[in-house]
Amino acid sequence: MICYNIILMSHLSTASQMTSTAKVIKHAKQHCAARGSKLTEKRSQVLKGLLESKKALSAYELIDYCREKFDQQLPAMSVYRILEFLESENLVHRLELAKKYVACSHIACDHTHETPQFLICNSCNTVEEISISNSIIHSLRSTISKAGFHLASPQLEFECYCEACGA
Amino acid sequence: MICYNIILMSHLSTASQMTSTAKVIKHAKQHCAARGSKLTEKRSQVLKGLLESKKALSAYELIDYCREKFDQQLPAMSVYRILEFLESENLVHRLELAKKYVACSHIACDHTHETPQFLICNSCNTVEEISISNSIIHSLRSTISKAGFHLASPQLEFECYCEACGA
DNA sequence: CTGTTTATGATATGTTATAACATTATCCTA
DNA sequence: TAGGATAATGTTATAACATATCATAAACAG
Ligand SMILES: [Zn+2]
Ligand SMILES: [Zn+2]
Ligand SMILES: [Zn+2]
Ligand SMILES: [Zn+2]
Repeated sequence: MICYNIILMSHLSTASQMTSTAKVIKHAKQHCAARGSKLTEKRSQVLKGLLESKKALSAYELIDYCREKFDQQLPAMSVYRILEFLESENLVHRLELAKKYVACSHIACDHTHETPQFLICNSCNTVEEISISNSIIHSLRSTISKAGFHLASPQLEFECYCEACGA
Repeated sequence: MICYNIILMSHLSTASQMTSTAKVIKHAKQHCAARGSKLTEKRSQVLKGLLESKKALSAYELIDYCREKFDQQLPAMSVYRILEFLESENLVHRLELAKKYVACSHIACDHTHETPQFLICNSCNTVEEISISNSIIHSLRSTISKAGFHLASPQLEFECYCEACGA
């Protein structure tokens, strides 16, 4: 699900035995540093939770994850702030529909981030980050604009069922 | 916003001085009766709240409405049940994105209900019920199915801004 | 080392929603 | 019309997600 372009090409790295999560975290740290912000320990714990989960997680599920995995008792408030930070760094997306959070699939790529669209399984919260063709998006925009509205964000979310969960 | 086809044609009715809300309620009552259910007083109070609001309302906003308008103290539980009933009668739609409820725009028409799509203003919760062309929907479905997912419901919701609220 | 900024903590409360069980209203039939 | 079934509503508790506010700690620049 994650686009590993960069990671796979980075085997010259000194830490070739790192897990892919660790590599992404390292990449994200550099990304933040380049933007003048910091991926602190707690921020990277939350990000790890999202990276290692195949489904979207709520803030409270991330609290559980950090408690179980790192013996770290994070208050809800902190997790929300951390998620807000990660989103502002384009490392994480918030899913309005599911009220949950996912790591960006392109977190490790250099290519600029396309406007994301998400398919969210209603039953298991598995999320696929897809890219809808410009022509569909364009027709959609035009229909919407005829009604006197415009999209709040290019991010679209669709309530779906995944293959495993069926109908 | 409401499709008044039937209502406008019904001026032969004995109650020609009724407000349009009252006419819709009357129509809805007949609709329920025809389906063997009943639009009770409380159910129609909740429906009135949605009919008279230009924007989507939460269950708790409807509680306030009924208290202020009808001096009726409805418990949250009842309002949720009533909304569920109204939805099952196709009189009301639940907006997953906004976590709010709207009266169906076609509540007073006889033509069968098309699968609805909604434009929801992020800022003021104004809602427009639109109908997206089959060709767009079809391309969308095919994109989604290529990713191994399928839409949970034909109802789509888009986070927008309305004309008044701008960007 | 001191003041400022940034990150995090603590507590309270708001908002949406459901579970479980109790009570009341309505309606049918004997 | 009594009695029983079904439908509608009430009550209470609690879950899940989220924000407001004020306090403290860590990082860092001068
Ligand atoms: Zn992304
Ligand atoms: Zn699924
Ligand atoms: Zn409708
Ligand atoms: Zn608006």
